[in-house]
Amino acid sequence: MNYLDELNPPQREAVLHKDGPIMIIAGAGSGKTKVLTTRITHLMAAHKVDSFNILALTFTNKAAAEMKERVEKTLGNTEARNLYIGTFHSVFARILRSEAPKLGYPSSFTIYDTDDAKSVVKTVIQELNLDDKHYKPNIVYNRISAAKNALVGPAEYISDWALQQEDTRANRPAIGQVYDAYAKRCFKNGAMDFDDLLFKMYILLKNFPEALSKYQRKFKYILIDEYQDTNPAQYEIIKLLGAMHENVCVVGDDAQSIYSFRGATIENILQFQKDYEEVKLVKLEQNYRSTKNILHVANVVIANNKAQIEKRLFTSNDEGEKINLVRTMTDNDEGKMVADTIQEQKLRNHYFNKDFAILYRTNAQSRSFEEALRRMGIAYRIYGGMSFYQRKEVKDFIAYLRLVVNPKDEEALKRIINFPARGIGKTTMDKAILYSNEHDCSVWDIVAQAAKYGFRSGTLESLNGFTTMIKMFRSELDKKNAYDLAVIVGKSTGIVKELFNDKTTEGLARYENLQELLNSIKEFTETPMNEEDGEVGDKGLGTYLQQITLLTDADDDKDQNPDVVKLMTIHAAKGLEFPVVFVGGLEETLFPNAMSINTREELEEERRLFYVAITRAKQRLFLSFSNARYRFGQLQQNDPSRFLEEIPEKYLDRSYAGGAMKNTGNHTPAFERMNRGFHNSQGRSSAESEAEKYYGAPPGKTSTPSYIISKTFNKTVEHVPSEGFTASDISNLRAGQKVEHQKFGYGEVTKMEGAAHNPIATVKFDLNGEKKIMLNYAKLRIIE
DNA sequence: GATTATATGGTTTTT
DNA sequence: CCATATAATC
Repeated sequence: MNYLDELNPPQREAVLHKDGPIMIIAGAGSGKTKVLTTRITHLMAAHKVDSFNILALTFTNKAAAEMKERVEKTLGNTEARNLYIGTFHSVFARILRSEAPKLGYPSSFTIYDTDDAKSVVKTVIQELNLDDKHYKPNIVYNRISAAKNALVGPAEYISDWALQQEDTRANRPAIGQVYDAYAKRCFKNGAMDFDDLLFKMYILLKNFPEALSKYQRKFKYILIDEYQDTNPAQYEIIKLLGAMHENVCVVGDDAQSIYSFRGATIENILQFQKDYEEVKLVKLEQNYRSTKNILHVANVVIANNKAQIEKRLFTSNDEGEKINLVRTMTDNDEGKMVADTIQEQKLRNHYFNKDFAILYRTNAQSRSFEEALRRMGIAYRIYGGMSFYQRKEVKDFIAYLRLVVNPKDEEALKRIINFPARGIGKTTMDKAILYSNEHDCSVWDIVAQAAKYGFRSGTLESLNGFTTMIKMFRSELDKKNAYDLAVIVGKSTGIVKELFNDKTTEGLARYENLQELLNSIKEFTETPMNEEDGEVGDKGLGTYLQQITLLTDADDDKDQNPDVVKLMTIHAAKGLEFPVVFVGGLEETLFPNAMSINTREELEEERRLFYVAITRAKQRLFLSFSNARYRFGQLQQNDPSRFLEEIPEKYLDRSYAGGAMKNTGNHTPAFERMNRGFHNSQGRSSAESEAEKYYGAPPGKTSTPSYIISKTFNKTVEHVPSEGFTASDISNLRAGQKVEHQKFGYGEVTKMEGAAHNPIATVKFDLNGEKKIMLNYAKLRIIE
């Protein structure tokens, strides 16, 4: 049992506690994954607990796979494959699949992702004749989602006075009705959305005592990771499942609770202690991940939150470097600074690409980083954003597969009934949907018997052609594995061929995406699975579809180049660690986000998010913010994030000038001057930008480089700098001289103005008109 | 019914 | 800026 030797005292205490509820408060980087895996190992090795009787719920499927692997390695056998381990959603989906008939669902039920669900909400709103100005699918869907996560069903929602009041005040009194219609529609479609996987699981356990007792007996030991991010639905399910043995082990960190928008509540941590008689409490406070500097900063920042469980994180790691704080002029400069710094750090400190992560608050921020990295030829991978499975061509193809598995899936049917074009348009579909509502049957039932419902001539022929094809696929469903069937679908529908014939660049990319999809299906078909999976349609399409819908961003980095810089939101970075971390966009309205500064609770969650970002770093941390950035296609000025002010100056290094940027030009590099601090000096001060928000920039005063402004008002004619372009010494520049600008091309100086320390030249460019150029920032080459 | 032009409006964060 | 929704036109 030498695996116990690697643990510190509290960790060992958590592992050795066998029966009864236990809560582990685990600070960032305190080895909670290690504790969880060792605990599972110990239960199996020392206490002879059968692997079939252990349920472990993690935040990503990847984390689940890693845990499985580690247990397997320590035990030296393959017992670990019998563990029930995965995300809440995927584990429950698997259970619901075998229990679906109890709830009136087909075992082949479809899982709707957010897009599908919103689309259903939208149809329902339209069918109820509600004004979509007030009933925005997004808002309504979120409301329904929140209800489900709180275990509030449609009937209860409608009869709840407080909810009614709230909706009425928001001018949306009929949300309850929409919820009801939406739930019925999903049921009719044989589909569950993400929240249903929890909600229906709860219903199953609550309403079917034999099912409850079956799973209570099965799961003698339950372990839950990232407990701070569980919602009430998850809480109640665990309470039910664990009620028989009460061997529930939860691990969490209240300081890292960042999913309240998904219904998660720290209350669950407090409630846990109330719900069980005697809860063993263990705190893991030694951090093994970060340098002292990084950890101190994290501690200082999080101390500004009022609501927290007391703990003090410490580390015996080295002091480490100070935290670099970098200011840039634009989001593009920020991207460039980060890319340059990565290049520099690789050379100077012998890092690999894979040692770097760039974290940000919103997915939209990835663009500037991506462009800069690509320009520098640095390999990278973006997690999240528009994922592979959300691309149109992929979704279309998958819609076929979904329809084959579950013909009642109206969303899938609507998506592909006329793709590729076969002359079945909107009017026909509207009619079919109308009939389906009248006859209370699925849309598929209508189109499959088109003649009976009065469709004629061309339309009838098209419909029959379509349904015959789908029926043919269905007849193969039980005979062929997922891949073989997918190939047939690709061929018979003509989708693959159509994309193959499209020789445009995008067409080619789409074709490749389809090939990649087919490859992934093939891989799925060829990978052996858990022994227990035999019970649910093994290698069929159904299992495949379930799996991909529940894939997390973190999950699918198969066969990719492993040495890449990773870009992701802070949310997606939870649970991960990197030697060097960049956190970008530390600006007011972005981080903390403007949507989340209205209550103390929201602001504290933003701060926890910042805390999570900081604590991802092992050795080096770079924080950056930008004076201005593009948002909605418009340049927006922002003040530095209030969180930056919470970091004591002694931990900060503001002198960092941004990698190779230091050596461009022969005047003081722009970055250096920008980084002298945001309270004074040449950079835009807080007060200055504050004033400009209200009054606008004074005429003649351009405190941002002119090229930013030009982008806002008119498109720049791109100029490729002449060979060997080097910025000239511009201290003696005067009107009449001919110059070359890196971006605007050739032009003539018409006027000089501005103070000595901040000279501004007006240049009339041949192709881009007259611009005011701040010489401190712009690079000009004097021609004559 | 399909293809193309124009308008609109949307950005937190995710299973 | 970008993606999707609606209108206009064939």
